[in-house]
Amino acid sequence: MAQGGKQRGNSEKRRRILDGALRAFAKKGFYNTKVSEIASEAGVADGTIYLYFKNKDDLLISLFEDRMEWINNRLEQELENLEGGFEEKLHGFVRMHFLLVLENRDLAEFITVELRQSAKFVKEYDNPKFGAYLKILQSLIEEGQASGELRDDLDSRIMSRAIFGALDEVLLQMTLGKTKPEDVEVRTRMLSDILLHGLCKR
Amino acid sequence: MAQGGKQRGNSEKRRRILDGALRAFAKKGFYNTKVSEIASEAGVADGTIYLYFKNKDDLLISLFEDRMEWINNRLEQELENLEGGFEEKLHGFVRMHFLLVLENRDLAEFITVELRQSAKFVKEYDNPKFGAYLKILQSLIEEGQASGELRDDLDSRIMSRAIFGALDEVLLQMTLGKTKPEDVEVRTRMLSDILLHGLCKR
Amino acid sequence: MAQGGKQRGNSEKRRRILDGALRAFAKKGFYNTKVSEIASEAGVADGTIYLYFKNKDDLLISLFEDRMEWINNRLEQELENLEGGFEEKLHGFVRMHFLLVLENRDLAEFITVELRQSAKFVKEYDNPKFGAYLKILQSLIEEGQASGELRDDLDSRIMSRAIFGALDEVLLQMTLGKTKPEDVEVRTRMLSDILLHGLCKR
Amino acid sequence: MAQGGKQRGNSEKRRRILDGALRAFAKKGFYNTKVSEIASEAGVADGTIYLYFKNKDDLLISLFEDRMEWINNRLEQELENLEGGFEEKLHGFVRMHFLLVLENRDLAEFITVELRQSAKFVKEYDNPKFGAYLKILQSLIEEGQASGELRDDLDSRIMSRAIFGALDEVLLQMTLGKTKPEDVEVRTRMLSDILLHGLCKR
DNA sequence: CATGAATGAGCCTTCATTCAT
DNA sequence: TATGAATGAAGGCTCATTCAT
Repeated sequence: MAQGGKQRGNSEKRRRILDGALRAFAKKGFYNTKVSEIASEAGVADGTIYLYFKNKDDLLISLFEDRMEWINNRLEQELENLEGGFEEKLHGFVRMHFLLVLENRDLAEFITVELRQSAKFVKEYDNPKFGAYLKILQSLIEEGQASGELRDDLDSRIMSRAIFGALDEVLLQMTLGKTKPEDVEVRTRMLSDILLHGLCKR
Repeated sequence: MAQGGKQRGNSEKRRRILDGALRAFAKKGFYNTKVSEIASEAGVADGTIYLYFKNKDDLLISLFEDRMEWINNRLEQELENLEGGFEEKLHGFVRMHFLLVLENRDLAEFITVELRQSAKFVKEYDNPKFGAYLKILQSLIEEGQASGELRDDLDSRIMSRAIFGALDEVLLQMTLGKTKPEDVEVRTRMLSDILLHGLCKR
Repeated sequence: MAQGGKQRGNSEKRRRILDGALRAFAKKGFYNTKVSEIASEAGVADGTIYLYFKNKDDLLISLFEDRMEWINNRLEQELENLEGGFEEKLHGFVRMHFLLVLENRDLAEFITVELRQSAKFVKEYDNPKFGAYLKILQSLIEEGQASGELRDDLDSRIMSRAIFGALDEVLLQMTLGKTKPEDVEVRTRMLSDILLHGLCKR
Repeated sequence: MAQGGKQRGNSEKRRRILDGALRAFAKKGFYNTKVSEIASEAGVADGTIYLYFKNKDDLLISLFEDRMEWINNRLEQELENLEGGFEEKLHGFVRMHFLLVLENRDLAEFITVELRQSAKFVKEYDNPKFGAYLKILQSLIEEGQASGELRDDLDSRIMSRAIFGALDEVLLQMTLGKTKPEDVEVRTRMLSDILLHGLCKR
């Protein structure tokens, strides 16, 4: 599932369709995007889409899987390269989240806007790849707790969602406005800072 | 705007329609809900909806306005009654947010799921009532900064969004699962705690 | 029939509705005119129309009857007052047709545009008042034939229609463009002239 | 314009739709004909119509263009083959008008009934092909005037409309009743006769 | 594999008509 | 009589999906 029709691991055309869909969904949202628009964006015929995806829903889900997997991979890889303790790791995580997603503005729009909507109303899809994202964050927190850097009176499952929510909402704001590169740094610092030390003066 | 058709004093039917729409949207999402379903949910004829709202989009927007206004009013009112400094106020804010929205499960679904989608794709609607919500949060932060309780190296506009994002995401999780009353308290404490003092041990 | 609901020979309101309908139909045509537009044009409530007319079709038909009867009466009355032979009478007829209808521009639009459409598709209505109009013309021709002024190798039924057709089409042209009073005289002379003596030089 | 959607070389389906529309409009009139009826009359799916025409209005206009162009072509072609002076030409014109249109009874209904209605209320359409028809008639008259056969105190623009009006109205009568072939000849003779020489005895 | 014309189910919206006041 | 809010049947149009080429 989430890989309808034939699937040939990855053809050039399948990729073109996913890319086209991302552009189209980012511009007008899932429900306002016609399959024919995706097709023309991808430079293929309408019918071709159905050779690679079972239907429009499946295309959406596949796109999620694809992009979330890419994000997760990049995130984990960066995280491994990160020296230092929890503070550095969280800071790096926030920064990567922003950079990765903003690297492709359409991806930002897509993630911030479609994730929730779709998660709930597209079939019974439970979005495993987003689950994996949360797991990464959760593991990070649990590591911090294990190493004694973090308070252990916090439920890592809830915390990971809260952090994602904060990141995502700030990202949405950045997406809608026009974010300059330095803004990313400012927001990264600000967010990782309050996540680590809170709003209060110490 | 956000008030199509006539409206008369007979606001009773208008209310029934808004209530029906909330139930329907919560159940299936805006785009999967038929106008006729809203009508039957509201106990009116299809055509009646168009006496009170210009079209389906207008109904969605009106519903936002209506509910956000209700939330904002309740929130401000509670905030005034709150004794104590910033810590107490933020705690109260988080608690109220959760309670108000969970008081009506449909409202929770609606807010967490439709807010973003709609904000971007329904006409040029810029969602002033959500803006007002953020203003309340922002003012709260600025008060804290003025009173010296809060760090003033933080941009209140960004912080308010981060906080909303965190609340909203955790709320989504609560909505999807089955939250017991005590869970609300746990999460309230947890969230206001890390927002105030961060994840790190002090 | 053609006088639905109650009918009280003629109430002030019935008249207002017919007048409003004429204005509305002239402006947008029967099928593009909403009953509510007629009502507001007439200054009555929507429902009031149904106290005087069975339905929208009946209103159209009644309007025809009313206006054609008015035209017929005026026409016959003028014709009686006309001195001279057939030539004068036909000339007078043409002139009256133009003047009467152009006296009220809306009436002109209504007659030229709705007459045919409606005659055929509104119920089985066979438009007796238009039949009466043709009868007047036909009688005129037959008188001329009887008095020996007119050729009697012509079928008066067909001729009456041909004459009406010519008048009506020229009227349509006048209606669409902006006709000055002197244009009416010019066209009257031209039309009665060729009807009497033909296009050829003698 | 007047050519919505795509159109491809597959003009066969486009033709089927136009034919179906003609039948349907003739039977019930434009406003009483459902798009789905046209589709079934044409033997295509409802949606197919929108591949060839922008909407129902565009279909009507396109049908006009198509049929009037056909009439105009046939008319001009016949006119060229006609020997003799103005009398013969006008006679031929009248005859052709009747024959062409009656050749297809539906076309007769369509032309006589929908032409005016539509001309005025369907968008801003100014019906160029009907203008071309009038031009043919007008040129015919002007030729007659140039050759000295016709009186030159007549405005050819007005005359062409009057003639069309007469023809059209008589045609309407023929359409509604049952015309036998010999009737066409009788009416042709009668009409061209009075147009040429008038109603009066000479 | 690829195409894109064709399909037809489905939905939003309109508006003639009704009826409680 | 008069009103106008309410009704709900009806229809134009869209668009995801199919399938013959």
